[in-house]
Amino acid sequence: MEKTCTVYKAGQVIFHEKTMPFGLFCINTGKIKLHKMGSDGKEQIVRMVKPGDFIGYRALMSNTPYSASATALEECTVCTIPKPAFFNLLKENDAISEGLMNLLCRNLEESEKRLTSMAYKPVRERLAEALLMIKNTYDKDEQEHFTISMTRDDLASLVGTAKETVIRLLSEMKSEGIVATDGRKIIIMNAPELVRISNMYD
Amino acid sequence: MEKTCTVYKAGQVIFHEKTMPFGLFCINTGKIKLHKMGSDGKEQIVRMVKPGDFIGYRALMSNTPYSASATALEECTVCTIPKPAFFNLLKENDAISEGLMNLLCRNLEESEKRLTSMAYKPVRERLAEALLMIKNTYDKDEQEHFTISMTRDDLASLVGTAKETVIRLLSEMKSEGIVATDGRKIIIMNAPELVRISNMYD
DNA sequence: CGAGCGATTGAAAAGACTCAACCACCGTGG
DNA sequence: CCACGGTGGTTGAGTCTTTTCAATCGCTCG
Repeated sequence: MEKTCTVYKAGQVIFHEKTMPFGLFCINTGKIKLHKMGSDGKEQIVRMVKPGDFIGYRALMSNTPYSASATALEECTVCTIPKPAFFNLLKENDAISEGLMNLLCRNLEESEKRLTSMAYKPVRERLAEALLMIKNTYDKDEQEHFTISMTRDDLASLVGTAKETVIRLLSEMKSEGIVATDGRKIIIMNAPELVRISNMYD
Repeated sequence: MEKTCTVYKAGQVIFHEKTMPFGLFCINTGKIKLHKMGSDGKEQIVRMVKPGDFIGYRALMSNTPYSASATALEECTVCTIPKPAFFNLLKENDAISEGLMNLLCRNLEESEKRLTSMAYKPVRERLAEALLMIKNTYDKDEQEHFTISMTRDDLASLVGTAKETVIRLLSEMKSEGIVATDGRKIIIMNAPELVRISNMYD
């Protein structure tokens, strides 16, 4: 099967919103953000991508331009499967097409869930949610000891708020012992409390 | 092919959030809202459904509980395809599974688009967007002359705001000649202006 | 006619945003 | 080796949008 592996450095763009797709990407290592540009120039992170995830399949399957850009948050190795190879795979392998269908379903569910969070939850709850979401981009065995090192700006555009608000709420949470910070790094000290704040059990 | 048609009256529930799916629904006539309950008791309309649309397929395919409820906004006739029949169809008919895949893709794209609107657009723009979204649930030939007759509450939970805010913004738009109202009914007088306000061209 | 529901309006309060200044860190080039 | 510029983080103050609460109105239905 033809495929190529590429290394992207932090900040590099894997694909651009509104361009036509030419292949499917599978993340081997590193984390990536999928983000859209709002009309007012503000960026919104639509989804976080972790090793093992596929990206670019939606545009590919519906043969429409990418609806979001993908940018590496850290050094990433990414596998590219060219469009024709992807469609062959899809045609010949029922398991794969079923898997993709499931992936789509999960993404849709996740997206609709976030939609309701965005609509009604105050920023503090959404921030808690976002921190947990980031936690989930780490492997099970890493999840106890890891530090988040996104910029405050990225965090803000994941939460859907202003950078300053993120900073204020983070320092509030710091004083409550829920998180700790060290420069840009954020360490989650009390995940259960975050769950409680985020009201995720609803 | 086994299928049954049911008539639902306005306000009747077709399926409930968090219950397991037992079939696929296809809307023949009438409009339906897909909505989720937030933890604070506020409702969020996730998607508007019009004749010709399918609903319930996501839960069915991923074999998970419905992530939203479906409620008739007016009298509706809905076709039900039982789960086994649906899977047979899926297995035997590639066109159908491809069609569903496309549907999923469109829904996902739409949902992510709304996510960014929700995150950054002020209420007025989102209201304009919502009115246009509702307009699109009408047939082409109806779109010139139609009236929206959702409750203000429903409209608010589509926009993701409080009922009072919707009312205030509507009367603002009324004074600008963009919409007209007659009791609960809303008539769009100047769709292009709504497009402009909603910044949809971004 | 009274109850109840939805629409409307007003006023006060709260949450978040913007703007602006300032700090801390880091790499570069003189 | 150090001053300089840039990037990203932090803090404060003022403002504005939006929410919330409360009261009123109009209509329909039993």
